[in-house]
Amino acid sequence: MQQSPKYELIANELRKRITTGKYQPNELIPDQVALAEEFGVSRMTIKKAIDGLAMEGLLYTRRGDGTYVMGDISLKIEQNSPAEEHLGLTASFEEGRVTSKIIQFDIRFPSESLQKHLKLEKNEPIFEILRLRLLDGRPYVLEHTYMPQKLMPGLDEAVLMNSIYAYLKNTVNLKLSGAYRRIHALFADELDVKYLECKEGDPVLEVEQVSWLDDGTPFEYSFSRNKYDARSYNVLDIG
Amino acid sequence: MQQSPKYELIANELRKRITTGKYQPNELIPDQVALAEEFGVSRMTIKKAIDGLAMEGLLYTRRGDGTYVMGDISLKIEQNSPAEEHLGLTASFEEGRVTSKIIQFDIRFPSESLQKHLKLEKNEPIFEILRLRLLDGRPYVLEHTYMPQKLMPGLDEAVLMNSIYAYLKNTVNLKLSGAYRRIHALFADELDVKYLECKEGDPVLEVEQVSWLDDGTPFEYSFSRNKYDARSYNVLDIG
DNA sequence: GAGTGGTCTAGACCACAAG
DNA sequence: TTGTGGTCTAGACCACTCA
Repeated sequence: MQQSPKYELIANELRKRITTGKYQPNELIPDQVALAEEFGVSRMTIKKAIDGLAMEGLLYTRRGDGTYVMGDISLKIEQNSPAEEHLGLTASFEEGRVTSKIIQFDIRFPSESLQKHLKLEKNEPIFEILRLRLLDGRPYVLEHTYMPQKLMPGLDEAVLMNSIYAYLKNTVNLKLSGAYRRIHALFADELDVKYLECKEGDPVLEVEQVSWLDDGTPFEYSFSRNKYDARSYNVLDIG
Repeated sequence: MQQSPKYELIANELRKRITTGKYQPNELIPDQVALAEEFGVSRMTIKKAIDGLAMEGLLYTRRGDGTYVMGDISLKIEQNSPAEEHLGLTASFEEGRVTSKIIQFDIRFPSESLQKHLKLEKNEPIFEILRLRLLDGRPYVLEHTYMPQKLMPGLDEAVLMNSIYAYLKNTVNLKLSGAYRRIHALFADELDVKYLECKEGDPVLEVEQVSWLDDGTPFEYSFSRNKYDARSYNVLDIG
């Protein structure tokens, strides 16, 4: 294969046609046979491209009828704040908008709870990191992060100033594959008051997360806490 | 086709083998060629079944290596409260555990905001519903729901006592296809205090949602509010 | 009935992991 | 080098929508 599979290249082209308005919302796009002919591929390859775009919420298909461009979803348009990704904050905003202040950076042995979350023995050290992420210089989210040292022995403060995810991908060459999240509302604690410009008793949105690699190894357990009016967590649920 | 496609039947069988422990966590399952032979189907059909299970987080594949059963994810096991679904509460719990108290059931013209969310003209009436859902008799979630009358002219209080989703599916024969959600933390309001056993100033977890049918028509705009310690919202994010 | 998307096949070649 | 999963094909049949 060239680099990306055909179905992905085709999906990119179709996505462009949708976003540029060549294919209009709630209108039919050409049928799969026609597209297969246009792109010079088999119909199954077109189907796979369309399936991907349907998963993204850009298209929907009706058996016996055709494939339509999804009409705009009001909530999605209103505030397109990105929170689906497990790619970290840095990837969600333009270069330079997100900065980090390291409040704590320690290495220690894991508690029982962390041993369970990260599948570690009690003698395998973890990094404990507390970072305040700032958006355009204003406090945005307070991140408590725990990661096994053995997976990333070279982690240091220079890395923490930027994106941990970029470091994992580019330097350590770890492939991350998934995350499980639990979202709560709770009271601000002392740290939130200190760093997030919260008042005592303010609600806080907390995203608790376990992330793992493509072989199923957990590599991160974290809490991200936001002031109640600073951010929402958005989910698109198809099918 | 019989009823379900082959890949779905095969996925069900594989799921059973995983949950019963016949396939053990972090272990290889038979390769696709072997499975294709066992089930008497082509390899692509096996692949499709495996892809589905990978999306569910039960399997993961490594090119050049094999297909493994996903190891347990700590957060997922700890509290398996169901919140991914847009199928409503009734489907998430056993028969009889969830009951409803109708606090308000009106029909009126939509506000500008609702016109936008539900893609309605100002002269197209909506149902406005306020329901308290109880779990085992205890207040659980307060649901503010807005739905276009034209899509479900026969909606009445008897339906609201049970599941709106079951009514849409079985009686009106509408197929729901997706939802977009925004999750916030905020202060309890007067209604929360009155119905959810909240104190004033307590944090509340709110799920704001727009749902639509398979033709892209929005059919529901809702807020669901939970007391901060009553529930979390869980998300599995693969790939 | 005509035309659409959904499924499925039998085979092929490629990319990749591991010995 | 061997064996795995990922992609892709050319064609077939089916289920469904709509006129």
